[in-house]
Amino acid sequence: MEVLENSPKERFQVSKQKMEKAAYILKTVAHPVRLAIIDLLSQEGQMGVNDICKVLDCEQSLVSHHLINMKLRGILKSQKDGLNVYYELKEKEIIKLLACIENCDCNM
Amino acid sequence: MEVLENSPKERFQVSKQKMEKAAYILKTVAHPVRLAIIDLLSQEGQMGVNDICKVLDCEQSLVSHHLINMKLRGILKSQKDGLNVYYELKEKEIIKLLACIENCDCNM
DNA sequence: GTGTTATATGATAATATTATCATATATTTG
DNA sequence: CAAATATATGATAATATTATCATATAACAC
Repeated sequence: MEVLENSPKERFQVSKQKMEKAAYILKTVAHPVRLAIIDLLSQEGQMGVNDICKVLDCEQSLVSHHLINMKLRGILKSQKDGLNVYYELKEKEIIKLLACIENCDCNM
Repeated sequence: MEVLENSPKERFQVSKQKMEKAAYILKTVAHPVRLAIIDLLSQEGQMGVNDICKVLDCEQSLVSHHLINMKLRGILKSQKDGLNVYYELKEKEIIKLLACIENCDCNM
């Protein structure tokens, strides 16, 4: 009972799911602090939470929430070393978004 | 009184502004219906509101809100012809986001 | 004009995201 | 063990986004 070609409805569902996944990823990163974190990690490779806080001039707790959420959603990964937790990009593709958006010329 | 090199603080501000702009654009499109609209328009070029509603199986009013918002934020443009309003991508770069995200392999 | 269709608008409700704060946990140092 | 440091957690408040509904507007057909 193999289906070789999808019906319009099936195709629609596939596309719908694809859009939901894409939106999910985009929502995860669509925040200035999160983008700054991504940008930072793409340059530095790995950073401890406190260093990120200092560079971004942003509260520890808030940064931690952002980091954990992005990790949960598969954008970051982390590694513990003593007192410190080092975060880095898990999904390196994501930095292309930033490059991609630089070329956009929307109203703000 | 020209400043040839920016101070760290200035650079920080510049990057902050850049991240805010990028987040603004990403937020504008980070929604399954909006992505579907963008995807559709990238294929069809131009479409009337009702046709978009039908294809996406989505309420007229909701679609209209999304379209107007995306237009306001510089992603779409529109053109009126009689009763119909045809929308199309203003910012074609934006479709690269979708391609970019297809390669990401995050948890969902 | 009346009726019909396409789109927009605006209020409100429902929901999700983000920030803040106080505190918990875990690790290291002495 | 007590103190200090780094990070996480969880509750809550503040804010933003999204959906829904009822209705307005505008253009066309008759």
